[in-house]
Order: sequence, then structure tokens, then C-alpha cells
Amino acid sequence: MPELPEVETSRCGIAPYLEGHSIREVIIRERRLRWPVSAGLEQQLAGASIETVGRRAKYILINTSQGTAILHLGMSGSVFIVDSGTPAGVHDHVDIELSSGKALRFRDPRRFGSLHCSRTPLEHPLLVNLGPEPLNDAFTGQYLWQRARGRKVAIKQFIMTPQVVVGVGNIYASEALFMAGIHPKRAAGKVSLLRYERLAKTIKDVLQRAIKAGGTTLRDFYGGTGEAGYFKQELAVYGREGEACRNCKNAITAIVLGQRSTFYCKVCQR
DNA sequence: CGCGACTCCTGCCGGC
DNA sequence: TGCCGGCAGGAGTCGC
Repeated sequence: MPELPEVETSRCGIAPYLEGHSIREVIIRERRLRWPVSAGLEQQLAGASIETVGRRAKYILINTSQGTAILHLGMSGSVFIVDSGTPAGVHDHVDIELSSGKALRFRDPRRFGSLHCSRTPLEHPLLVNLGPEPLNDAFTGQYLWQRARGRKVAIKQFIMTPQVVVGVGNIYASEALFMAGIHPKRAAGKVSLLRYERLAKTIKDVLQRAIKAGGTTLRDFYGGTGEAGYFKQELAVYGREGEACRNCKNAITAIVLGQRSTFYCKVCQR
């Protein structure tokens, strides 16, 4: 479900309710997530005071005095604030009850999300090999070009690989490639440095604009404050098969690439 | 190692 | 109206 902008929107929405508060109790109703929630996680976090709510890739990091909760929203996950005691729905798997009388609720119908706890979250096996943050200065066209040497995989799959760069999911991969004028099937190793420099810029640009817009709500994404993201109306190609390209007016094409739907303009992207 | 296919799970939408 | 197939915003893992 969420890509980096949606995770960031969620993080910003929930952070004010968490930071400076303490955890009264962690309630886990369903441990069978992408990975089973480890026994004892709730005991480890009970009574902890929450210091900051950060993010690495698509992981929300809730840093506390007793360790960091590492939360991934998967495809269908969401987090939001409820009043303590609000009845839980069937897919409300985790509540982090706060001393304030509020609770952070994690809902995830498909259970592709995950919850871990670690004292050294950045060294966790799921995080330690991740690529750079796309909005950091370390993420450049030069970096992408270097990583792409000899690679034959399609560039769309390449930029969606978390070990290459994090946070670029299926929507924004199509969008960034459109903005950069690059065909999604082009071999990653056959894109010039110049075009990678343009692509790094468009990735940063589309992610930043989406964050400003509160993310993209396709079905049911709502930020931590319950508001729908309104970036959908800014999407140039994603979900627009057959509609007019905003540059050249030709019909947008849809293909499947690496089992994922992919949208592009065959006139504007080469 | 690189690459492509497969997998986890539930909900929703469009077509018949 | 109701049923069914296909598809969905992620990403680790496996086999070649």
C-alpha cells in the first residue's frame, strides 16, 4: 500500500501523539504478520518512554527508552491514533496504549506488514543492507549509474530494489521514469549518466511533491490524522492506461514488468 | 551473483 | 443481484 510518501505522511501524523509520552501497554491481537511478532515484544516496550518517531526506508522507527519498535506497513497496513478503549476491528492487529489515554493502532488486512523490536534498529537484518534514502544528498545520478554497471534488469525494477534505493514503489517508479523520459523496460546498465542524473532529480521531485500533498490515496490510505492524500490527481501515468499523455496527448500504455503493472508513454519515454 | 518467478493474505472491482 | 477471476501501493526467498 504505502510508498515512502505515505509512510512519511503517517509518521508525521502520529509523531505528535507519541513523542514525549510513555507506553502503558502493548496489545497484540494477531502475531502472524509478514514475520511472526516475537514473543515478549510487548513486555520489552511496556513502560518505555517514547523519545522520537523516525523513519528508515518504509520502516517507521518508534525510538523508546527500552528499544526501538520497527514497523512496516506492507501493502495494506496503516497506523492511526484512537482513544484508548476504542473497539478493535478484525484487522486491527496491534495497539500501543499510551499514558495519555490515546493509542497507536496498526491495521493491516493482508498482514504483509511487520513489527520488530531492537536496541540497534539500523543493524537489524531487514535494515542493514538497505540502499540510500532518495531524499538524501548521497543519492545522486552518479550513484545510480555506478550501481547499474553491467546490470541487465529493467530500470523500473532496478529503482524499485530496496538495496539500490529505498522508498521508490510501484506508483512513483512509473511516475519518475515518465518525468525523466526513460522507457521502463530499458536495461539499467544501458542508461547514460546524464539520464541517471535526470532520473535522480525526478525521483526526489516526485517523492517530495507527494509528501507535500499528503501521499497518494488510491483506495483507503489515510495519513495518521485521518486525511486522504491528494497526490492521486497529480499522477501523470500511473493508473491512466488509455488516457492522454499530458505531454504529447498519445494514449498511456500499460504493461506488466516483474509481475507489477507499469504505465508509460511510448512517445515520450525511450 | 544476477535475474525472474513465486510467495505471503484479504478485499475489492469489473464482468458475466 | 450474485458469483468469480483477477488485481492491488511490498519485498524476501528460491531455483537456475
